Amino acid sequence: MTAQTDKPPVSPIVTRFAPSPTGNLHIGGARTALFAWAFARKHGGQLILRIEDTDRARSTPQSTQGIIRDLQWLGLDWDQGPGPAPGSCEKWDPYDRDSQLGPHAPYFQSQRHEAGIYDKLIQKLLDSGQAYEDEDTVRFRMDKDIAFNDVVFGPINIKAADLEDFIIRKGEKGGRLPTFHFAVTVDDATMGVTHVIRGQEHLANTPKHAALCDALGFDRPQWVHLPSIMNADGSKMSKRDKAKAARKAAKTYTDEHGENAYNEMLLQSHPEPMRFFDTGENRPSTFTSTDFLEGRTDSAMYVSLICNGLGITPPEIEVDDFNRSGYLPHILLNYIALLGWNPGDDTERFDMQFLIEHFDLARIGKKNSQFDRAKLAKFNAEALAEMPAEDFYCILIDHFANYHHEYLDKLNYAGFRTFAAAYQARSQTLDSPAQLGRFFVYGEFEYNAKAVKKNLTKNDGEGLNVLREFRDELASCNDWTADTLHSLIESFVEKHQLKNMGSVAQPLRVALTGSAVSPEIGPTMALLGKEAVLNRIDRCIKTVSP
RNA sequence: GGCCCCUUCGUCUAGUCUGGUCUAGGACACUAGGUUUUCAUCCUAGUAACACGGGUUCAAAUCCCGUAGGGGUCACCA
Repeated sequence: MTAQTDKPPVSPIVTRFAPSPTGNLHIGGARTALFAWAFARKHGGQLILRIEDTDRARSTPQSTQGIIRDLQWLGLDWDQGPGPAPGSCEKWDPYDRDSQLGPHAPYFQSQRHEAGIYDKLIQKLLDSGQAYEDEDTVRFRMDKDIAFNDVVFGPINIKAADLEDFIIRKGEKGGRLPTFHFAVTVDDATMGVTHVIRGQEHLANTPKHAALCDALGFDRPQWVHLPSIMNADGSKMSKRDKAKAARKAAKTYTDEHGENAYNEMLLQSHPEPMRFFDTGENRPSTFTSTDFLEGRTDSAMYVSLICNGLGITPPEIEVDDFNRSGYLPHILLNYIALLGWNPGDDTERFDMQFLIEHFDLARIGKKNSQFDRAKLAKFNAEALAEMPAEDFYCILIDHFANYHHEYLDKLNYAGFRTFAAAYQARSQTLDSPAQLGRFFVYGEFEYNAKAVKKNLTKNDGEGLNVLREFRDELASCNDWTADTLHSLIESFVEKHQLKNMGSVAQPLRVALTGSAVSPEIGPTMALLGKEAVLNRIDRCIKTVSP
């Protein structure tokens, strides 16, 4: 083989992720970032993070911070751009030029505009007659047919008749900033981006970008448009889904308890963490709770207050929602990588190293995909169950410190270890134990009628009798550990010739938890403690006895 | 509505470019059975798809045309 027959040297791959900071990082954005990241990493290229804040009214610094935080949580790193944020980012300012890394800084379009990057090129277009002034804006002439190739969707041809001149520089009310179309084209070209990987909503804009590239004398990049991620009902996943869910719950609550109770509930609700509603809304809200109820606003603040006050979880839409719900970042990534891409064999569970090795743009599909929470949950549950117990304990305690502090307060540290062990195999998310194990922390539960009937009152109170007798055994137990308690039940079963462990365990469960479901009965009693167990049995017998 | 794009089990998908190996494979969900003190886990089995209609061909999930359905876009938002 001679040097001539070798492939010509390919220029290094440069991809970019270019969010506009108008809210938290959306799950679709996360997949776009993941694919851009994986492609760059696979080819030893560069990933640029560029912030497209040409919309002065909607862009917020909090959103930029939130997006960076979410990317970091996911473990996606970039080679050029703002940040990454240091461990404690309270005083860190991503807009600070010194904190931006890379040869093409700044990476904020607002700052690039201030540097005159866009105006210079707009003037060029004006001078050559390819653009013209229209009122106080500048428009680009679209008078040619455009053909381009999309890596995913293939060749696309658009006739000049279907294209219109479009604004490349906004007027006074837009601060005379470049529009997205102009800024994105200029930046991708000047930053040396070889592959523009983005959502398919941009496919229809691409003729504009191609024409602009041609007019400015830039090489056109490879365009890679990704199909959309939809809800289970086929609608597009959006932030509004959270507001919808909250509104539905709030309406039900108001119908049952009245509007005063609704407002009272909001007053009592303390959203946690604060960042839940801290992003994307930099204007003080003038909307009332009634406005939210009646659909005049989708304010994230009300979503947060309602969900917290009513104890419901809105559907996870943004990356931070998945974090909050207790999904593992690499599992989320694994799952969304499968939406529109696959390695070509039956492998579904993989780590990021595998993704990097196998990622291939040619294997990206064209079809929109529906987000299947059940499958994600299964992936997550499996990953949680497979973790070493100590690791699970550590991340669980971390999660609970953030979101369910009361569990740490009521269970002591040793107790929390037992708690974690009891729920490791039963948890779909890190939040699951908080729902499943509420009874450990809150004793004033109601008894499930079906469970009571089946396990206590049936057959003339057979279960209740067992409970009464076994209470005495427990009262005289001096070694209150899971193992001892387990043996105690075993010998009790044998002594009284009962059918099986369940004859004792089930009545106990109902007395201790109000339901027929709990972790193993030994650890459950051990964690509850002798006093609470005896008290709960007494309360149960008193409440349930005919 | 114009333009562009898409269409395999309920869902994510393999297979389509290079027609035969596809009586269409896997995963999640679902159903049944087993294990278990409950739940969960785990094990075993099962149900289930080429949108429709025409072509081309010895042969079509795979190629062509049409129809239907879905998505995107038509902003001084990105």
